[in-house]
Amino acid sequence: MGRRKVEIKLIENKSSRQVTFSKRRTGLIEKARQLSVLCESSVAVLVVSASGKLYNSSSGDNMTNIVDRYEIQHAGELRSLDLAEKTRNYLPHKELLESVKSNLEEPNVDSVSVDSLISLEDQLETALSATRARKTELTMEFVKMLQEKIGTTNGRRENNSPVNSSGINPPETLPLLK
Amino acid sequence: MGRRKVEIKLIENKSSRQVTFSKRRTGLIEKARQLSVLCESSVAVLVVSASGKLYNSSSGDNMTNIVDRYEIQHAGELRSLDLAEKTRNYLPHKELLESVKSNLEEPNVDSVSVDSLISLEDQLETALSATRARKTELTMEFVKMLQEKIGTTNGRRENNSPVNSSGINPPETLPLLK
DNA sequence: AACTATTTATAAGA
DNA sequence: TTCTTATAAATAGTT
Repeated sequence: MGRRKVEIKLIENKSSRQVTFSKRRTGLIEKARQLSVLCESSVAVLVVSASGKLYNSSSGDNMTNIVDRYEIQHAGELRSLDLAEKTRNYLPHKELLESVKSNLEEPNVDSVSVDSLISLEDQLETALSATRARKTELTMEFVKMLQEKIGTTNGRRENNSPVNSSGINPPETLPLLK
Repeated sequence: MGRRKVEIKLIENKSSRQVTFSKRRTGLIEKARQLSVLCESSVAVLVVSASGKLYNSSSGDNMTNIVDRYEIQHAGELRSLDLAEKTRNYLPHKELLESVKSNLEEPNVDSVSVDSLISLEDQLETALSATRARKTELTMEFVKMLQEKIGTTNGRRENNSPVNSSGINPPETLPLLK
């Protein structure tokens, strides 16, 4: 819808690509807003540019609620990578570490402290990974159980997922923290 | 862009609202796809209908990665409610429990097992809540630390967030699970 | 950042 | 619901 018809394929010219990105991103978000208002719905749009910059908008409800709605519906799906690992992918992490280290090869800092920092980071990553995995596991159990209840309510339960107490054993490993 | 100009406000007629919802939702997702291809970007669209049904699409990357990108950028923000609580809000949960219970006041089931099931659910909810909070906490620490490193690299660190080992104490409570 | 010639999306109708 | 078509809206190329 312009002077020429354009094929839907990567725009080679960098500056016109940038212009189109800006125009269409704005248009997309406006369309999302309209859909939300016209049809009483909640719409979230997330755009990540090639350079990694994030643009987002939500209409009808806040982003967190809409994203949570997605996560609830997909709670049973395994996540391929954990958050820590992804953070590492988005930031130029390896180079960052090297840069920090060389930057700190300066008068007032000892590199031992940097090493300990990196070591702490590794610990945090491991912990985060384990915690996330545990969360996914618990969420899966939780959703599965709700699904079983729904099945029971409708009178069409699968006969291989018992509802009585002998069938579901409360995991002894539940971290019932305060 | 139709036979008439339409104001952007709730469409009162229910059936034409449904038709518009379907058409514009399709159009929005197609626009998202085009933006992704034309400008080498990743675009996610999440639509939640008034009745709670979720429609989603992602182009250029998978939904999980795009959503994670958002969560990484907003890792420092507190989440108002935990996932378990939200699941409860989306499903008609209280009524569901009652329904399950009365449905099971039948010959072959004892209601004691249902009570234990509900009790287990409460345990799971508590565990999930605690685990999620722990995850958020760890993520916040992790991101904060990365941000401090970036600040250091650029030579414009805040002077109230020390980088050396005396400033950051490895939390003794880190759950370094396998 | 504005302007318009065109294409594209879609509201109403069949 | 799916297809058609008149018209509104978005936007590609231009200034």
